[in-house]
Amino acid sequence: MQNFDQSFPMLLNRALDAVMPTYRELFTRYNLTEQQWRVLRVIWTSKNVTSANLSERTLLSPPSLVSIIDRLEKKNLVSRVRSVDDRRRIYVVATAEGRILQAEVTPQVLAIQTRIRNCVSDKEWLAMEKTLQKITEGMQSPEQSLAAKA
Amino acid sequence: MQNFDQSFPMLLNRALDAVMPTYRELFTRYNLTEQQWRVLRVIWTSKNVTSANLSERTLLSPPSLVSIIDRLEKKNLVSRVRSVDDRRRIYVVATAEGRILQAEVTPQVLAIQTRIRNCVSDKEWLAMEKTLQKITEGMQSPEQSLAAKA
DNA sequence: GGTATTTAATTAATACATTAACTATTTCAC
DNA sequence: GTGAAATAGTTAATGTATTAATTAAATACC
Repeated sequence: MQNFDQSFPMLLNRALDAVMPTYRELFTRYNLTEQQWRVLRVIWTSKNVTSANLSERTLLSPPSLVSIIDRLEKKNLVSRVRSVDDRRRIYVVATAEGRILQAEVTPQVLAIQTRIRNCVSDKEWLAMEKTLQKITEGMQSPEQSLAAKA
Repeated sequence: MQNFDQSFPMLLNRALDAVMPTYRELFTRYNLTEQQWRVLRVIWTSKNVTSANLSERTLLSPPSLVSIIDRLEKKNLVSRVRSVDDRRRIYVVATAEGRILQAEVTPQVLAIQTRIRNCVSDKEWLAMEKTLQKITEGMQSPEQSLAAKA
């Protein structure tokens, strides 16, 4: 298995390179980055979202989130609200201005996702989800490589 | 299909987040980044590699490659050689020092790849490759979304 | 043979990624 | 209650990512 071009990271990165430009084209029209969108769509669809929550759900690291939220705050799309009961915690909440954007962008993002989904059958898609899941779990648990062949 | 968490980019990013730390742990031991490794392994296994070639084969953009190659050059792992017949072109070639690294790191990278591969069956793996390929191609060709269901 | 167009690599500007360290709270154990 | 340890968010330093613009060399065309 000497083939680096077919390695897991390269396979996934190639696939991402194929789809992300389509997303970016959309986001650019609304002066957003992909990461900014990820933050927005989480706070638009959940309540009481802290930075830690955002990190989990957007897959963005806490240090990255700082500057991303900074910029969203400058654009008046979100604002930081310090928690009263635990003053370490900070909630990131949507602004009214952000809500307008949500209504505009969301359907277009969904259209892209549908377009991607329609590249393959439901069966293929679910199999892929399952395979990725297996690998994710297999690599999470330390070292059990040769066992979990399934 | 309202589920952003199961969107294609998020699925792939989650999988990458699961596997990349294992790679990084290795690369860090040799004072390399993942991107630097990608460049190295291409020039170690091919001849007459230009920046443009590297961009294709590493999936790194030309602007990114500039600083990556700069750093590899500083570490004496590669050197730039301007082409004689086309003076715009620049070959990136491996140094002897780099070759030593190659022998050390390559087997360990292969071990990680094997570990990932062993998380799923051959059948699952091939199905995933095929599915990713379909999506990559489907999104490359502009707009033919609803047609290529397979 | 000189100008316009491409091409290969780079620079510039802004945004994010990663790791380690730091600050302000809070919690826990004694 | 108090000091140690944990937690939430941030800062710092270095290394990419992305887009647009630039430079230098090569090719095309008239």
